[in-house]
Amino acid sequence: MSTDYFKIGEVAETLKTTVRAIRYYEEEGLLAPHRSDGGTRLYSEQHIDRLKAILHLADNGFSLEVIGLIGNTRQTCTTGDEGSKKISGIIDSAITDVEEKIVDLNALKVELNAAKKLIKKCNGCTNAPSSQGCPDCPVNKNLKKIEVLNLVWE
Amino acid sequence: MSTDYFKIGEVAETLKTTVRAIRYYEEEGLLAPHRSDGGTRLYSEQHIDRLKAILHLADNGFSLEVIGLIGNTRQTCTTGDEGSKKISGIIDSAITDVEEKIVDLNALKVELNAAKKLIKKCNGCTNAPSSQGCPDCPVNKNLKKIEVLNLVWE
DNA sequence: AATATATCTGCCGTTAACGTTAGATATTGG
DNA sequence: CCAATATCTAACGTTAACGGCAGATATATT
Repeated sequence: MSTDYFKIGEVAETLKTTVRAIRYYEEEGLLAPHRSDGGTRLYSEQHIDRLKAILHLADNGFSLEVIGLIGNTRQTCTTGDEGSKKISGIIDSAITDVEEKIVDLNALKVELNAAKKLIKKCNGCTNAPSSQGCPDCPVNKNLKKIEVLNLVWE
Repeated sequence: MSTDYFKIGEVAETLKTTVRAIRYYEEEGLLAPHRSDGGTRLYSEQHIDRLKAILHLADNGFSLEVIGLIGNTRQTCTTGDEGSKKISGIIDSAITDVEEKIVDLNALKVELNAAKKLIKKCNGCTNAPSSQGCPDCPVNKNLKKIEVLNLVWE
């Protein structure tokens, strides 16, 4: 149990974020470091772990508002029982959220790979890039099947 | 092959987006519908399919700038060959991007589920929600193991 | 033809998540 | 103790992705 504290600059560097971002999370009530007598922010290991979790969630598309909900609900409750029930609900919806994103991204991945394969077949084709320039183009034949082709192609 | 056209209001409704958003995508060069003599935007099935793809990507965290790259690179090329090579690279990086997101989200899901299980054990606990209020708390014992607990807990 | 809707083009407003700058204080190395 | 950095607060600036409104047309309905 070290009583070592870190200043905001070090923290930002090791977590690959910026000083401003960390201060902003504090402004938004997500993080409350200690302060030196002079007012300099001092972060313990636990603060840093909390910040890691914040960054992890933010990187995955969670808004700071939702992260605040996840992070601050328990403190606002009186008993552990009440707190754990509320927080369970919030975590459940976060899990649902993540699962939906995963499903969607997997579908997208499949699509992109399919698009890639088809486009590969066009390497060597010297026709102009237009539906009419290449009537037998394998891409053109799959526009209805692979949604993203409608974007990639014309 | 229907020559049916749809107006922006219908399109917005069926694709569950807004008129303003669709117009914005056009402003950004992602979509170019036909126009009536009076200037009203007219969308074919193909336009709608393209818009679907745009929305799908945007929903999954792609910026309109990147979507524009994916959607407009091929047109700027002279031969199909050149175009397909360029677009292949762009799609590859999109796939990489998606895969990274999936990995990260899966890790997050595992974490959230672990957190959920531990917190469940606290149902029935009547201690105040603090590390010191419940020294034998299973959550407190796993703070180092499950990152997100540092956020959820205090 | 008259009316009711829908769409059009600007153009300014908004929100989240910071970036940037300024001027004042704190902390640190010599 | 003094100079060089780092941090502080406060405030305004920025970017993406639209929202909203006004005043003018277009389209659809009766």
